[in-house]
Amino acid sequence: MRTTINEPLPDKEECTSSLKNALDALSVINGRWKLALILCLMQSSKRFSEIQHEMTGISSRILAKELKDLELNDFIKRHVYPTTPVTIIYEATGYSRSLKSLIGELSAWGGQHREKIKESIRNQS
Amino acid sequence: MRTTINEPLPDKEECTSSLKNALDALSVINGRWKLALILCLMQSSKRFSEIQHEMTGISSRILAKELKDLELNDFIKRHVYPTTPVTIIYEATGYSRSLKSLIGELSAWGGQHREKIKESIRNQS
DNA sequence: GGGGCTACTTACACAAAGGAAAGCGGTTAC
DNA sequence: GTAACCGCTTTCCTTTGTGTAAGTAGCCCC
Repeated sequence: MRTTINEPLPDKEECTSSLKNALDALSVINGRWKLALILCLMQSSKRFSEIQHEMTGISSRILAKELKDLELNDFIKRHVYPTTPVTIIYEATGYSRSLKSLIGELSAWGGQHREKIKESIRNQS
Repeated sequence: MRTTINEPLPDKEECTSSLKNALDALSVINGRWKLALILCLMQSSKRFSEIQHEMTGISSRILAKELKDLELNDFIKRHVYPTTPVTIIYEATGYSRSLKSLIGELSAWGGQHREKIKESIRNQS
């Protein structure tokens, strides 16, 4: 129930700092659109209206905000070309590829979890 | 800007299903307390009031809700011992250990990201 | 000069997440 | 009997995230 007060827990400090990092990571990729946007732009660079068209359901307000957010975190870069009218292209940076293994883990775990939950619902009924 | 319509994107379908799984995983571990609770109970099984004491800041309403959630997802088990008064112990299940590598990835990425952002703020100023 | 396009911004609204405080049913301690 | 503890639940409120609709600045076309 409780380890004694004096015996430090196995790796409590390491654990809380690792928790802090994990929560930071979550806060960066969290939200309905962020991962989708990153993946979308990793497939190819696109303009605002093209992204809006591909991500059916996102409003321009949210898209603008999310793009700003992603740019701040260095996942994407905003290029302005002085054509008339001006062309603005959003491009995934190399840094967005640093998410690859994280997304891989998330996806692998998420996939097996869905299976597990489906299984346990079947067994329950 | 846009790949031609007929040439299918590198792995678009795989990508959207992987996105779906990743979002599922996020929805399960998402929230201010879930990961902390899992890690807390992985260190040792505990009673409601002990958890509440260890996680300073969580309200009983939220704690009860989160514990229910985690139990539904099979991360923890609720044991009732018929002592007087009844003792209730929450214990991390083996399944919660399946999160280990995911938490590891999150934490590793989060740690390096914080460094990177700090760096880029320094360079900017 | 009216309408349309692009890349947004602004104002408003709503729903979900989370927190504060009180209560509750059962028990033990005094 | 009354006070306290445990494991919650209930009520109310604030904050955060997201959505809808409209507007705007700059340019083009006719």
